Amino acid sequence: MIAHVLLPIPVDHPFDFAVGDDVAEQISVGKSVVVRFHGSERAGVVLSLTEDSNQPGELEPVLEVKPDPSFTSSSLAVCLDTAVHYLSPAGLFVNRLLPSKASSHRERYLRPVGKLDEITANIQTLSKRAPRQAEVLRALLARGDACAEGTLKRELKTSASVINRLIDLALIREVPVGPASPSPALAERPAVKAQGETHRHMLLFSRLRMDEYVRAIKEAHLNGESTLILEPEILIARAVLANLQRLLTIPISIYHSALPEGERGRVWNDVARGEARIVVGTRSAIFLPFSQLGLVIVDEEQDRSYKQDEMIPHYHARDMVARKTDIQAIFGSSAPSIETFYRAQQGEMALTRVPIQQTSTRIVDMKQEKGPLSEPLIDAITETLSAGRRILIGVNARGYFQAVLCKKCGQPLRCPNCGANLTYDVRSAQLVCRVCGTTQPRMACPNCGARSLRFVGVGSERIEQIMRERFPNATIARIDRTSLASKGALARAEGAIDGAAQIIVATPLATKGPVIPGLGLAAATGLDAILARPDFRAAERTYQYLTGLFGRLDAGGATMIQTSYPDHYAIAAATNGDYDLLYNREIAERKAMFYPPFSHLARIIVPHTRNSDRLLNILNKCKVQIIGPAPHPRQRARDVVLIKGKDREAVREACAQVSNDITGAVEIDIDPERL
DNA sequence: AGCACGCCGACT
DNA sequence: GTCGGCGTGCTC
Repeated sequence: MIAHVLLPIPVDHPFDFAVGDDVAEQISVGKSVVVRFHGSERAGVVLSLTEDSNQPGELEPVLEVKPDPSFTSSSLAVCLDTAVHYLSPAGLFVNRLLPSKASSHRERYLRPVGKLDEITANIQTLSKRAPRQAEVLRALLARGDACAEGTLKRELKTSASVINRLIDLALIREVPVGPASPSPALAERPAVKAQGETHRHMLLFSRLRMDEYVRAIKEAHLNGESTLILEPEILIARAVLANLQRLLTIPISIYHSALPEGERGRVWNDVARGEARIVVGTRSAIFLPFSQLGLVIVDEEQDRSYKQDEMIPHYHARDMVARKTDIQAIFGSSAPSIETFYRAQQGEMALTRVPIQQTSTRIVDMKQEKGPLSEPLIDAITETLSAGRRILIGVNARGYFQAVLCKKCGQPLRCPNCGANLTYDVRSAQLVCRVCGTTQPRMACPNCGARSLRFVGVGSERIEQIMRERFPNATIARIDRTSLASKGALARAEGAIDGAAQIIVATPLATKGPVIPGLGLAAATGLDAILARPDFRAAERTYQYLTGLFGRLDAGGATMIQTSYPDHYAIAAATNGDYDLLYNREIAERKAMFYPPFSHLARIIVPHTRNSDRLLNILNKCKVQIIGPAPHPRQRARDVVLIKGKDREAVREACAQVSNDITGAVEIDIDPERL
């Protein structure tokens, strides 16, 4: 027998290996295997098994079939289809998605021991000498069902030692949670809305969506089907998990790329075995090997985090769900993407729309102000603090200063290594390149030789510093990408959102998500950078940014915007909750300019101008419109070409031609979310 | 992705 | 004369 194995290299085709009698028992399609390749041992995924090989000569043997996690043949097929569409090499696509190992440690589910009166008596006894234990017991009793250890720890902010002590005392015990399958009678019941239902997909255009999600999850669960809930960010996924655990008594798992490898593998296996039936996750959870998936919820469907474009494999999780027309899907948003709303308008999916009430917004014209924080904003913060409420300040980027200009000639200082514009880090007093990561001391302007610099564009760290100076007695927290880097940082960020901070300075990562308790002021400070972005979606992004930021307000909060474009229609639309104003302008422009939803796009980046000619020769033979080539905005010696086609196949075909005919580092981003 | 092979510039 | 740069090509 021959195994055709996809190896973790940027190659589309599989490599053949001989299956010996020692491994023939365990091997099957989708399994992870170890082979000798290029002199060293590598893990790969079995694509197919055949009797013979076209490969001449002796084949290397399959050395080992790894224990699970593995792909099911259908989840492998999904990967391969997606790899083809986004032109990502199949080898990298499958190998980077499959967790390499699974830890055996499983979440324990706990329940109190004994009858109701015994438990209440136990709580009484414990409450004096061991209040933490009593608290855990009370929480378990209140749930009336088995509860995950992790959930208990998170909600009560308690440690394993308290729980272990209760187990030792035999006051609580671990209970097995098998497949949470409903009774066979229910499982065989025909789908509730199978008849007369014209749309399996729906856009839920509403600010409060959780009730509808819970209703749909319960319904799928009663039908014996699993649910996947996608969220754009890890922080939001974790918050939504906690909300769902309060509202449902069914075990829920979480899956995202920041989980430890072994834990990701464990959840993968639980899903494959049908034991994990409700999963909250970020985009990569779309590849989990569900067997009875009945419902997918794509929350905050407009969020561009659903597109993975910085790393291979490239894919767009929301679009993948949109193409799965055989299962029920809910796309939820309080500011839908123009593309999705258009599809709903065209009748391609159902639309449920709940009008969004907007509180009145103070707009500060920054042309009249000096410094990154206006006086009206400072006043509003002072007022909110004295009212005992909390403040969320949205900034558009992390770091200190986003650009460094020469004071004399005005030229931005560029990285000598890659040509990107440099940023300035105050703490190390160094110039930092965000593109290639190099740092260097302050330097003279290479253009005119002047030594004095002007710092422009304000990042989250600079805003945080100004806040500390202006409000020395307030507790202030900053949340940006670095907040996800470690468990400690994540816990601090969540603590800040939950109430530990009076002022939260946040990059777009944390300006969206569920309501923040006690939030009395939400202010946008870095809006101009979003509004002025050279992207046809700039106005849409502005609207979505503001709607997300304002959506975090607790009841009766105030909103504020600092901008140099106070009359922009995207701001007017967002502050009035007038989505139609935005939509009508955008859709007219996109029709006129042949942008999505009227066309499909791809963005191609080639190194050197000499390649651009060849690129244009190839593209000119294809049925696509070409924009560019233009120099790459951040990377030196690179050209960017945008292509537009009337259907996705035409665009994919053109891109496939390019990747076949041009050697060297060509980057192709199909359905780009950033330009 | 790695690693080898191969053809042109500055050095013990 | 070599050492070594990284451009193309292959790996079952």
